[in-house]
Amino acid sequence: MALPTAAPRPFIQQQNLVEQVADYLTQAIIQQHFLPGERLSEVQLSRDLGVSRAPVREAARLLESRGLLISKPRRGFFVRALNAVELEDVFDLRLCLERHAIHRLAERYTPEAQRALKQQVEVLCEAAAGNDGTRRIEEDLQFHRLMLHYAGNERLLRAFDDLTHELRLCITLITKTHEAPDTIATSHYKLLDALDSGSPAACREAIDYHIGVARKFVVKGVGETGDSSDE
Amino acid sequence: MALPTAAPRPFIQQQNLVEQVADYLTQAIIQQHFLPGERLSEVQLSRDLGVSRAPVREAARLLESRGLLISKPRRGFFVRALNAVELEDVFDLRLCLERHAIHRLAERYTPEAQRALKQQVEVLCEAAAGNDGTRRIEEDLQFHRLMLHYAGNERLLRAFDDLTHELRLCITLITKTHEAPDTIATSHYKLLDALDSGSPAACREAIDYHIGVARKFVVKGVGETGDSSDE
DNA sequence: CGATTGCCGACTGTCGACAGTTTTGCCACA
DNA sequence: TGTGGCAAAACTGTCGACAGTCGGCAATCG
Repeated sequence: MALPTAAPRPFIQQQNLVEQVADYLTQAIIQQHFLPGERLSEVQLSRDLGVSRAPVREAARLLESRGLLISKPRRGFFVRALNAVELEDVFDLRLCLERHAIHRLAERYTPEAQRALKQQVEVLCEAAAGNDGTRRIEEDLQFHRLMLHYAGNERLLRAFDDLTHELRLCITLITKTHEAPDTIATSHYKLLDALDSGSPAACREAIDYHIGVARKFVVKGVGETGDSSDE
Repeated sequence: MALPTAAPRPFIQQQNLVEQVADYLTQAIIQQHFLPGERLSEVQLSRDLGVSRAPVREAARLLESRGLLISKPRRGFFVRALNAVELEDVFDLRLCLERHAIHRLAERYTPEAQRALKQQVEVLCEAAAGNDGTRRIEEDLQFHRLMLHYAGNERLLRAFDDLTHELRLCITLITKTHEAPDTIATSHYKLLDALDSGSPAACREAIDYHIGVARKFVVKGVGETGDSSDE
């Protein structure tokens, strides 16, 4: 079984303009080069990137389906801005997906899965020790991707990936929540311990706590900035 | 709170070629005018529909994001074919979403929600009495949409809608499973009873049974036809 | 002085065209 | 008869262009 990666791509980067533009836009949005609510001009983007408008439009539609952009007819594309309610919904859905996943995973917990998850926690801890907040988030998400992956439902994993794209919209908020590296480590080891125990109740408790902490931090953050996607 | 509809649209129907093409393609796929695995030619479609290739491409990308089409680079778009495993995954995710939804709904079960759901069951029963299998499925899905809607998490509803698009891929399979109208009625009334009781355990049992029945029928059907999306 | 209306610029929606690639059909050859 | 290769056809990816539409600004009217 092939391990999932955050951005699976072919070995030789073919000249696929749509994907390249989509990657560029995604990175630009995550790094807040385009602010929430900001309008993206197709002509300007195509000028800046040196391509025509067609790939830009298709990439924008792709990002729209991922919830990073919103299109308004005859007005163009806008960077999505999550308000507090939408963010609560995102975390509620994440809880829904991960509860199910950890339950499924506990039913089929293989040594391979155990090994992979443990290794990823170590990678995550290493990342958490450094200063790159974005990398810490990505390694954290990758741990959860692995959980979903070994849960054995590809469709569930896709739903999770769709959700994480929206989570990345407020990645700067998350990176600001400096948790101590050992806190992160213990928080994830609790998940592994619950899986080792094989108890559904323990798994549920662990994942509820885990996501509850993340949710609390982020929702508090968005409440402070007063982010909103209202018209 | 506005009721959700399958296709909420503004009062004045704008001429939006992309959406029109997307609707056409969706219907054509659901009605099996395009068979699973079949290749869709952009030029042929644009000729048939009397539009240029640009709207066709964008509509196809939209349907790809909904899981109805699959694009292969430099090869074009193909109608997605779900194999048995993928279909199992779809129903597993549906179970995940609806368990969560009915749980959330039980926490905030308003008389308005109760009334709307009860009314929809009546509409469904009426549809089940008729001969239009597709309409029966749509009314059934609409009942579940209402559940998700009143559960109060828009993002959860979106995930469900994404999933139902894939469910429609094998709608002909589902329509073939002629359940008796009163079976359908009692099956849905059990959900309402569970919600009335307010017991999480009863809700979970009801939804598990409900989706389990649907899953059994469809997975059995796909096993018989030997549908597959392998190369 | 404030509200309304008409105009202007910019932009999106859509189109036809070209280049490179994949598929198909055919023919030569074993 | 089966197979390999070559050429033509068809198709996708990308591009630039045109028309209709939207938002903003200014001139006009009350």
